[in-house]
Amino acid sequence: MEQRLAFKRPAPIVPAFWLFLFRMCGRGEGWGWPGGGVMCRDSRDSRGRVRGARGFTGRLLCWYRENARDLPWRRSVEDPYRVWVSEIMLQQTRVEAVIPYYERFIRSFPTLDALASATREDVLRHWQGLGYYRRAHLLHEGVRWMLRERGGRYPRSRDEWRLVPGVGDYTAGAMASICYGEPVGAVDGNVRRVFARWFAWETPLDRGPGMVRLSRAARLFAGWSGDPGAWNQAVMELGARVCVPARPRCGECPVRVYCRGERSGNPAAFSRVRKRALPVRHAMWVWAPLTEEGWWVRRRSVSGLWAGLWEFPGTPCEEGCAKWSLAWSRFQGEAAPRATVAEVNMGEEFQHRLTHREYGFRPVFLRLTGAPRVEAGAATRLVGDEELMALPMSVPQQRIRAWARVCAEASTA
DNA sequence: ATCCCGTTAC
DNA sequence: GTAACGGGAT
Repeated sequence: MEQRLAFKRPAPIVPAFWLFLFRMCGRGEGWGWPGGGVMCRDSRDSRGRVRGARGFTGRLLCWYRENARDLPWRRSVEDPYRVWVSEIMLQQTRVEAVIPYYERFIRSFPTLDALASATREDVLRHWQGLGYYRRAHLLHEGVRWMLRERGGRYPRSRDEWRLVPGVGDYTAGAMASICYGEPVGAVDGNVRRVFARWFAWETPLDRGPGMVRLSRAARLFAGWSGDPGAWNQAVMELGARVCVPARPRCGECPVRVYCRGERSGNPAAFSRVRKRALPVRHAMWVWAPLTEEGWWVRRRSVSGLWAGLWEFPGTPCEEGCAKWSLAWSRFQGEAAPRATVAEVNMGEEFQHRLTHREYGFRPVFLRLTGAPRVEAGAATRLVGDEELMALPMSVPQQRIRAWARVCAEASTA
Protein backbone atom coordinates (compact mmCIF):
# COMPACT_ATOMS: atom_id res chain seq x y z
CA MET A 1 0.00 0.00 0.00
CA GLU A 2 2.97 2.22 0.55
CA GLN A 3 3.55 2.37 -3.15
CA ARG A 4 0.20 4.08 -3.58
CA LEU A 5 1.77 7.13 -2.00
CA ALA A 6 4.09 7.44 -4.94
CA PHE A 7 1.77 10.08 -6.31
CA LYS A 8 0.16 12.72 -4.21
CA ARG A 9 -3.34 13.71 -4.99
CA PRO A 10 -3.35 16.76 -7.19
CA ALA A 11 -3.48 20.06 -5.34
CA PRO A 12 -6.60 22.24 -5.59
CA ILE A 13 -8.63 21.09 -8.50
CA VAL A 14 -10.94 24.01 -8.68
CA PRO A 15 -8.92 26.31 -10.99
CA ALA A 16 -8.15 23.40 -13.30
CA PHE A 17 -11.80 22.44 -13.24
CA TRP A 18 -13.08 25.82 -14.29
CA LEU A 19 -10.43 26.26 -16.91
CA PHE A 20 -11.34 22.90 -18.32
CA LEU A 21 -15.04 23.67 -18.25
CA PHE A 22 -14.41 26.99 -19.94
CA ARG A 23 -12.45 25.35 -22.72
CA MET A 24 -14.93 22.59 -23.27
CA CYS A 25 -17.93 24.86 -23.40
CA GLY A 26 -16.27 26.84 -26.12
CA ARG A 27 -16.73 23.89 -28.42
CA GLY A 28 -19.78 22.59 -30.18
CA GLU A 29 -20.40 19.99 -27.54
CA GLY A 30 -20.88 21.39 -24.11
CA TRP A 31 -20.37 20.12 -20.60
CA GLY A 32 -23.75 20.92 -19.16
CA TRP A 33 -25.11 18.65 -16.46
CA PRO A 34 -28.80 18.07 -15.99
CA GLY A 35 -28.70 19.29 -12.43
CA GLY A 36 -26.41 22.20 -13.19
CA GLY A 37 -23.87 23.36 -10.66
CA VAL A 38 -20.82 21.40 -9.68
CA MET A 39 -20.67 18.15 -11.57
CA CYS A 40 -17.83 16.55 -9.79
CA ARG A 41 -16.88 16.36 -6.18
CA ASP A 42 -13.84 14.89 -4.59
CA SER A 43 -14.67 11.90 -2.46
CA ARG A 44 -12.46 13.35 0.27
CA ASP A 45 -12.57 16.80 1.71
CA SER A 46 -9.67 19.21 2.03
CA ARG A 47 -8.43 17.49 5.17
CA GLY A 48 -8.45 14.12 3.50
CA ARG A 49 -11.54 12.80 5.26
CA VAL A 50 -13.76 10.49 3.28
CA ARG A 51 -16.74 12.35 2.12
CA GLY A 52 -18.69 9.25 1.22
CA ALA A 53 -21.01 8.46 -1.60
CA ARG A 54 -21.94 11.99 -2.48
CA GLY A 55 -21.16 13.74 -5.67
CA PHE A 56 -20.34 12.23 -8.97
CA THR A 57 -17.08 10.41 -8.33
CA GLY A 58 -18.13 9.46 -4.81
CA ARG A 59 -21.28 7.77 -6.02
CA LEU A 60 -19.53 5.75 -8.65
CA LEU A 61 -16.70 4.75 -6.34
CA CYS A 62 -19.18 3.70 -3.69
CA TRP A 63 -21.09 1.63 -6.22
CA TYR A 64 -17.84 0.05 -7.32
CA ARG A 65 -16.80 -0.89 -3.81
CA GLU A 66 -20.09 -2.67 -3.28
CA ASN A 67 -20.48 -4.22 -6.69
CA ALA A 68 -16.99 -4.98 -7.96
CA ARG A 69 -16.74 -8.53 -9.19
CA ASP A 70 -14.40 -10.76 -7.27
CA LEU A 71 -11.87 -11.30 -10.05
CA PRO A 72 -8.63 -13.23 -9.49
CA TRP A 73 -6.36 -10.33 -10.44
CA ARG A 74 -8.16 -7.95 -8.12
CA ARG A 75 -6.99 -10.03 -5.19
CA SER A 76 -3.38 -9.20 -5.88
CA VAL A 77 -3.29 -5.55 -6.89
CA GLU A 78 -0.10 -5.21 -4.85
CA ASP A 79 1.72 -7.38 -7.38
CA PRO A 80 2.27 -5.39 -10.60
CA TYR A 81 3.28 -8.58 -12.39
CA ARG A 82 -0.17 -10.10 -11.91
CA VAL A 83 -1.95 -6.91 -12.87
CA TRP A 84 0.25 -6.73 -15.94
CA VAL A 85 -0.60 -10.28 -17.01
CA SER A 86 -4.30 -9.65 -16.49
CA GLU A 87 -4.27 -6.38 -18.42
CA ILE A 88 -2.58 -8.00 -21.42
CA MET A 89 -5.01 -10.91 -21.37
CA LEU A 90 -7.96 -8.55 -21.09
CA GLN A 91 -6.99 -6.71 -24.26
CA GLN A 92 -9.74 -7.36 -26.77
CA THR A 93 -10.94 -10.23 -24.66
CA ARG A 94 -13.85 -10.63 -22.28
CA VAL A 95 -13.43 -11.16 -18.56
CA GLU A 96 -15.14 -14.56 -18.51
CA ALA A 97 -12.82 -15.85 -21.22
CA VAL A 98 -9.73 -14.60 -19.43
CA ILE A 99 -10.36 -16.00 -15.93
CA PRO A 100 -9.39 -19.67 -16.54
CA TYR A 101 -6.42 -18.66 -18.68
CA TYR A 102 -5.21 -16.19 -16.08
CA GLU A 103 -5.40 -18.69 -13.25
CA ARG A 104 -3.56 -21.38 -15.15
CA PHE A 105 -0.95 -18.89 -16.35
CA ILE A 106 -0.25 -17.56 -12.86
CA ARG A 107 -0.10 -21.07 -11.46
CA SER A 108 2.61 -21.94 -13.99
CA PHE A 109 4.39 -18.58 -14.01
CA PRO A 110 3.77 -17.03 -10.60
CA THR A 111 6.47 -14.36 -10.86
CA LEU A 112 8.27 -12.15 -13.31
CA ASP A 113 11.34 -14.38 -13.11
CA ALA A 114 9.32 -17.53 -13.67
CA LEU A 115 7.84 -16.13 -16.85
CA ALA A 116 11.12 -14.69 -18.07
CA SER A 117 12.84 -18.05 -17.81
CA ALA A 118 10.01 -19.98 -19.45
CA THR A 119 10.32 -20.97 -23.08
CA ARG A 120 8.32 -19.14 -25.70
CA GLU A 121 6.64 -22.38 -26.60
CA ASP A 122 5.51 -22.98 -23.05
CA VAL A 123 4.10 -19.46 -22.87
CA LEU A 124 2.21 -19.98 -26.11
CA ARG A 125 0.91 -23.30 -24.84
CA HIS A 126 -0.72 -21.45 -21.96
CA TRP A 127 -2.15 -18.92 -24.39
CA GLN A 128 -3.56 -21.33 -26.97
CA GLY A 129 -7.25 -20.68 -27.61
CA LEU A 130 -7.20 -17.19 -26.12
CA GLY A 131 -6.47 -15.47 -29.43
CA TYR A 132 -4.29 -12.54 -30.50
CA TYR A 133 -1.14 -14.55 -29.95
CA ARG A 134 1.05 -11.53 -30.58
CA ARG A 135 0.13 -10.51 -27.04
CA ALA A 136 1.82 -13.60 -25.64
CA HIS A 137 4.99 -12.92 -27.60
CA LEU A 138 5.01 -9.29 -26.49
CA LEU A 139 4.30 -10.08 -22.85
CA HIS A 140 7.17 -12.55 -22.84
CA GLU A 141 9.40 -9.98 -24.51
CA GLY A 142 8.16 -7.40 -22.05
CA VAL A 143 9.12 -9.34 -18.91
CA ARG A 144 12.51 -10.17 -20.35
CA TRP A 145 12.95 -6.51 -21.25
CA MET A 146 11.98 -5.57 -17.69
CA LEU A 147 14.73 -7.78 -16.28
CA ARG A 148 17.30 -6.78 -18.84
CA GLU A 149 16.70 -3.04 -18.99
CA ARG A 150 15.42 -2.33 -15.49
CA GLY A 151 16.74 -5.18 -13.37
CA GLY A 152 13.13 -6.26 -12.71
CA ARG A 153 12.14 -2.96 -11.10
CA TYR A 154 8.71 -1.96 -12.37
CA PRO A 155 8.10 1.54 -13.66
CA ARG A 156 5.84 3.69 -11.50
CA SER A 157 4.68 6.26 -14.01
CA ARG A 158 2.53 5.89 -17.07
CA ASP A 159 5.21 7.39 -19.29
CA GLU A 160 7.71 4.77 -18.21
CA TRP A 161 5.23 1.92 -18.53
CA ARG A 162 4.59 3.10 -22.06
CA LEU A 163 8.14 2.04 -23.00
CA VAL A 164 7.51 -1.62 -22.16
CA PRO A 165 6.94 -3.90 -25.19
CA GLY A 166 3.26 -4.71 -25.59
CA VAL A 167 2.15 -1.85 -23.34
CA GLY A 168 0.19 0.85 -25.13
CA ASP A 169 -1.62 3.93 -23.86
CA TYR A 170 -4.41 2.04 -22.15
CA THR A 171 -2.26 -0.54 -20.39
CA ALA A 172 0.29 2.08 -19.30
CA GLY A 173 -2.48 4.13 -17.70
CA ALA A 174 -3.99 1.08 -16.05
CA MET A 175 -0.68 -0.07 -14.56
CA ALA A 176 0.30 3.37 -13.26
CA SER A 177 -3.09 4.14 -11.75
CA ILE A 178 -3.97 0.72 -10.34
CA CYS A 179 -0.57 -0.24 -8.97
CA TYR A 180 0.89 3.17 -8.07
CA GLY A 181 -2.02 5.55 -7.80
CA GLU A 182 -0.86 7.92 -10.49
CA PRO A 183 -3.76 10.20 -11.43
CA VAL A 184 -3.98 9.26 -15.09
CA GLY A 185 -6.80 7.83 -17.17
CA ALA A 186 -6.95 4.32 -18.56
CA VAL A 187 -9.08 4.66 -21.64
CA ASP A 188 -10.41 1.47 -23.15
CA GLY A 189 -13.55 0.82 -25.17
CA ASN A 190 -15.74 0.83 -22.06
CA VAL A 191 -14.41 4.17 -20.89
CA ARG A 192 -14.94 5.72 -24.32
CA ARG A 193 -18.54 4.62 -24.36
CA VAL A 194 -19.26 5.70 -20.80
CA PHE A 195 -17.78 9.15 -21.28
CA ALA A 196 -19.53 9.56 -24.62
CA ARG A 197 -22.84 9.00 -22.83
CA TRP A 198 -22.09 11.05 -19.73
CA PHE A 199 -21.32 14.09 -21.84
CA ALA A 200 -23.40 13.23 -24.90
CA TRP A 201 -20.33 13.40 -27.11
CA GLU A 202 -21.02 12.43 -30.67
CA THR A 203 -17.64 12.97 -32.26
CA PRO A 204 -15.27 9.98 -32.55
CA LEU A 205 -13.28 9.44 -29.36
CA ASP A 206 -10.57 7.19 -30.72
CA ARG A 207 -8.76 9.86 -32.70
CA GLY A 208 -8.36 13.57 -33.25
CA PRO A 209 -9.81 16.23 -30.97
CA GLY A 210 -12.31 13.81 -29.45
CA MET A 211 -9.49 11.61 -28.21
CA VAL A 212 -7.55 14.55 -26.80
CA ARG A 213 -10.60 15.81 -24.94
CA LEU A 214 -11.40 12.37 -23.62
CA SER A 215 -7.92 11.69 -22.29
CA ARG A 216 -7.88 15.07 -20.56
CA ALA A 217 -11.25 14.38 -19.01
CA ALA A 218 -10.26 10.88 -17.95
CA ARG A 219 -7.10 12.19 -16.30
CA LEU A 220 -8.90 14.93 -14.42
CA PHE A 221 -11.61 12.64 -13.11
CA ALA A 222 -9.04 10.11 -12.01
CA GLY A 223 -7.39 12.83 -9.94
CA TRP A 224 -10.60 14.30 -8.58
CA SER A 225 -11.86 10.92 -7.49
CA GLY A 226 -9.07 10.64 -4.95
CA ASP A 227 -8.39 7.05 -5.93
CA PRO A 228 -7.31 6.86 -9.58
CA GLY A 229 -6.90 3.09 -9.67
CA ALA A 230 -10.30 2.34 -8.21
CA TRP A 231 -11.89 5.10 -10.25
CA ASN A 232 -10.56 3.81 -13.57
CA GLN A 233 -11.68 0.30 -12.73
CA ALA A 234 -15.06 1.62 -11.62
CA VAL A 235 -15.66 3.33 -14.96
CA MET A 236 -14.71 0.16 -16.81
CA GLU A 237 -16.87 -1.95 -14.53
CA LEU A 238 -19.78 0.37 -15.15
CA GLY A 239 -19.23 0.11 -18.89
CA ALA A 240 -19.01 -3.66 -18.76
CA ARG A 241 -22.07 -4.29 -16.60
CA VAL A 242 -24.43 -1.32 -16.66
CA CYS A 243 -23.51 1.13 -19.37
CA VAL A 244 -23.34 -1.73 -21.88
CA PRO A 245 -23.19 -1.09 -25.63
CA ALA A 246 -26.56 -2.25 -26.90
CA ARG A 247 -29.14 -1.64 -24.18
CA PRO A 248 -27.70 0.33 -21.30
CA ARG A 249 -29.34 -0.52 -18.00
CA CYS A 250 -29.75 3.05 -16.87
CA GLY A 251 -32.14 2.02 -14.10
CA GLU A 252 -29.20 0.44 -12.27
CA CYS A 253 -26.74 3.25 -12.90
CA PRO A 254 -25.40 4.98 -9.78
CA VAL A 255 -24.63 8.19 -11.67
CA ARG A 256 -27.71 8.28 -13.80
CA VAL A 257 -28.77 11.71 -12.62
CA TYR A 258 -25.54 13.15 -13.93
CA CYS A 259 -25.77 11.57 -17.35
CA ARG A 260 -26.49 13.86 -20.22
CA GLY A 261 -26.83 10.96 -22.61
CA GLU A 262 -29.48 9.30 -20.50
CA ARG A 263 -31.33 12.57 -20.23
CA SER A 264 -31.32 12.88 -24.01
CA GLY A 265 -33.60 9.86 -24.08
CA ASN A 266 -31.40 7.67 -26.21
CA PRO A 267 -28.12 6.90 -24.45
CA ALA A 268 -27.38 3.99 -26.77
CA ALA A 269 -26.93 6.47 -29.58
CA PHE A 270 -23.64 7.57 -28.10
CA SER A 271 -21.87 4.26 -28.38
CA ARG A 272 -19.59 4.46 -31.32
CA VAL A 273 -20.14 1.88 -34.03
CA ARG A 274 -17.12 0.74 -35.93
CA LYS A 275 -17.74 -0.20 -39.48
CA ARG A 276 -15.72 -3.12 -40.60
CA ALA A 277 -14.88 -4.45 -44.02
CA LEU A 278 -16.65 -7.63 -45.02
CA PRO A 279 -14.58 -10.73 -44.33
CA VAL A 280 -12.80 -12.27 -47.29
CA ARG A 281 -13.53 -15.95 -47.72
CA HIS A 282 -10.78 -18.52 -48.02
CA ALA A 283 -11.24 -22.24 -48.59
CA MET A 284 -8.31 -24.31 -47.35
CA TRP A 285 -7.30 -27.93 -47.49
CA VAL A 286 -5.70 -28.90 -44.22
CA TRP A 287 -3.58 -32.02 -44.39
CA ALA A 288 -3.20 -34.12 -41.28
CA PRO A 289 -0.48 -36.46 -42.51
CA LEU A 290 0.63 -39.31 -40.27
CA THR A 291 3.91 -40.71 -41.54
CA GLU A 292 5.72 -43.70 -40.12
CA GLU A 293 7.84 -41.24 -38.17
CA GLY A 294 4.99 -39.24 -36.76
CA TRP A 295 2.60 -36.37 -37.46
CA TRP A 296 3.78 -33.84 -39.98
CA VAL A 297 3.35 -30.38 -38.54
CA ARG A 298 4.85 -26.96 -39.10
CA ARG A 299 5.30 -23.77 -37.14
CA ARG A 300 3.80 -20.51 -38.32
CA SER A 301 5.74 -17.28 -38.58
CA VAL A 302 6.08 -15.31 -35.35
CA SER A 303 4.40 -12.38 -37.05
CA GLY A 304 1.00 -12.37 -38.63
CA LEU A 305 -1.91 -14.69 -38.17
CA TRP A 306 -1.72 -17.24 -35.34
CA ALA A 307 1.77 -15.98 -34.66
CA GLY A 308 4.22 -18.68 -33.71
CA LEU A 309 1.63 -21.41 -33.32
CA TRP A 310 1.93 -24.91 -34.77
CA GLU A 311 -0.39 -26.24 -37.44
CA PHE A 312 -0.97 -29.03 -39.86
CA PRO A 313 0.23 -28.07 -43.32
CA GLY A 314 -2.42 -26.73 -45.62
CA THR A 315 -3.01 -25.41 -49.11
CA PRO A 316 -5.45 -22.90 -50.48
CA CYS A 317 -8.37 -24.56 -52.17
CA GLU A 318 -8.13 -22.80 -55.49
CA GLU A 319 -10.58 -22.97 -58.29
CA GLY A 320 -10.44 -26.20 -60.21
CA CYS A 321 -8.96 -27.81 -57.14
CA ALA A 322 -12.14 -29.26 -55.81
CA LYS A 323 -10.62 -32.72 -55.70
CA TRP A 324 -8.37 -33.35 -52.71
CA SER A 325 -6.03 -35.60 -54.70
CA LEU A 326 -5.09 -32.87 -57.14
CA ALA A 327 -4.42 -30.38 -54.35
CA TRP A 328 -2.46 -32.98 -52.43
CA SER A 329 -0.17 -33.89 -55.29
CA ARG A 330 0.47 -30.23 -55.95
CA PHE A 331 1.27 -29.65 -52.28
CA GLN A 332 3.42 -32.75 -52.15
CA GLY A 333 5.32 -31.61 -55.19
CA GLU A 334 6.26 -28.39 -53.44
CA ALA A 335 6.90 -29.89 -50.04
CA ALA A 336 9.27 -32.47 -51.53
CA PRO A 337 8.44 -35.74 -49.79
CA ARG A 338 7.28 -38.52 -52.03
CA ALA A 339 5.16 -40.80 -49.99
CA THR A 340 2.41 -43.22 -50.79
CA VAL A 341 -1.00 -42.41 -49.46
CA ALA A 342 -2.03 -45.62 -47.76
CA GLU A 343 -5.27 -44.27 -46.37
CA VAL A 344 -7.45 -41.19 -46.68
CA ASN A 345 -10.17 -39.84 -44.46
CA MET A 346 -12.07 -36.72 -45.50
CA GLY A 347 -13.28 -34.60 -42.64
CA GLU A 348 -16.26 -32.33 -42.70
CA GLU A 349 -15.67 -28.76 -43.81
CA PHE A 350 -16.08 -26.20 -41.07
CA GLN A 351 -15.99 -22.41 -40.94
CA HIS A 352 -13.79 -20.24 -38.83
CA ARG A 353 -14.36 -16.51 -38.69
CA LEU A 354 -11.81 -13.83 -37.92
CA THR A 355 -12.17 -10.09 -38.09
CA HIS A 356 -11.74 -9.76 -41.79
CA ARG A 357 -11.30 -13.30 -43.05
CA GLU A 358 -13.52 -16.30 -43.06
CA TYR A 359 -11.93 -19.67 -43.52
CA GLY A 360 -13.57 -22.82 -44.74
CA PHE A 361 -11.27 -25.58 -43.54
CA ARG A 362 -11.43 -29.00 -45.20
CA PRO A 363 -9.42 -31.41 -43.08
CA VAL A 364 -7.97 -34.51 -44.71
CA PHE A 365 -6.37 -37.28 -42.70
CA LEU A 366 -3.64 -39.10 -44.65
CA ARG A 367 -1.67 -42.13 -43.61
CA LEU A 368 1.60 -42.04 -45.48
CA THR A 369 3.82 -45.06 -46.08
CA GLY A 370 6.94 -45.72 -48.09
CA ALA A 371 9.85 -43.46 -47.54
CA PRO A 372 8.35 -40.10 -46.73
CA ARG A 373 11.33 -37.81 -46.84
CA VAL A 374 9.82 -35.03 -44.85
CA GLU A 375 12.60 -32.66 -43.99
CA ALA A 376 12.24 -31.89 -40.36
CA GLY A 377 13.71 -28.58 -39.23
CA ALA A 378 12.96 -25.54 -37.17
CA ALA A 379 9.65 -24.94 -38.88
CA THR A 380 8.70 -28.49 -39.85
CA ARG A 381 8.67 -31.47 -37.54
CA LEU A 382 7.48 -35.03 -37.27
CA VAL A 383 6.02 -35.63 -33.85
CA GLY A 384 4.44 -38.44 -31.90
CA ASP A 385 1.01 -38.33 -30.31
CA GLU A 386 2.18 -36.98 -27.00
CA GLU A 387 4.30 -34.27 -28.56
CA LEU A 388 1.50 -33.35 -30.94
CA MET A 389 -0.88 -32.75 -28.07
CA ALA A 390 1.68 -30.53 -26.36
CA LEU A 391 2.10 -28.16 -29.30
CA PRO A 392 0.41 -24.78 -29.02
CA MET A 393 -2.27 -24.52 -31.71
CA SER A 394 -5.11 -22.23 -32.71
CA VAL A 395 -8.69 -23.21 -31.98
CA PRO A 396 -9.44 -24.55 -35.50
CA GLN A 397 -6.16 -26.48 -35.53
CA GLN A 398 -6.92 -27.97 -32.11
CA ARG A 399 -10.19 -29.15 -33.55
CA ILE A 400 -8.44 -30.79 -36.51
CA ARG A 401 -5.88 -32.32 -34.17
CA ALA A 402 -8.57 -33.97 -32.06
CA TRP A 403 -10.33 -35.28 -35.14
CA ALA A 404 -7.12 -36.56 -36.74
CA ARG A 405 -6.21 -38.57 -33.68
CA VAL A 406 -9.59 -40.28 -33.81
CA CYS A 407 -8.94 -41.09 -37.48
CA ALA A 408 -5.54 -42.53 -36.62
CA GLU A 409 -6.95 -44.75 -33.89
CA ALA A 410 -9.77 -45.95 -36.09
CA SER A 411 -7.34 -46.90 -38.83
CA THR A 412 -4.96 -48.90 -36.67
CA ALA A 413 -7.79 -50.83 -35.09
C1' DA B 1 -5.08 2.88 -41.94
C1' DT B 2 -4.80 -2.18 -41.36
C1' DC B 3 -4.03 -6.36 -39.33
C1' DC B 4 -4.65 -9.51 -35.48
C1' DC B 5 -8.92 -14.07 -32.69
C1' DG B 6 -12.58 -16.19 -30.39
C1' DT B 7 -16.87 -15.97 -27.96
C1' DT B 8 -21.38 -14.47 -26.97
C1' DA B 9 -25.64 -12.09 -28.12
C1' DC B 10 -29.22 -11.58 -31.09
C1' DG C 1 -26.71 -18.09 -39.07
C1' DT C 2 -24.83 -13.10 -38.55
C1' DA C 3 -23.41 -9.14 -35.76
C1' DA C 4 -21.13 -7.21 -32.03
C1' DC C 5 -17.32 -6.89 -29.08
C1' DG C 6 -12.49 -5.38 -27.63
C1' DG C 7 -5.93 -2.52 -27.61
C1' DG C 8 -1.53 -2.53 -29.71
C1' DA C 9 1.78 -2.79 -33.38
C1' DT C 10 3.20 -1.70 -37.90
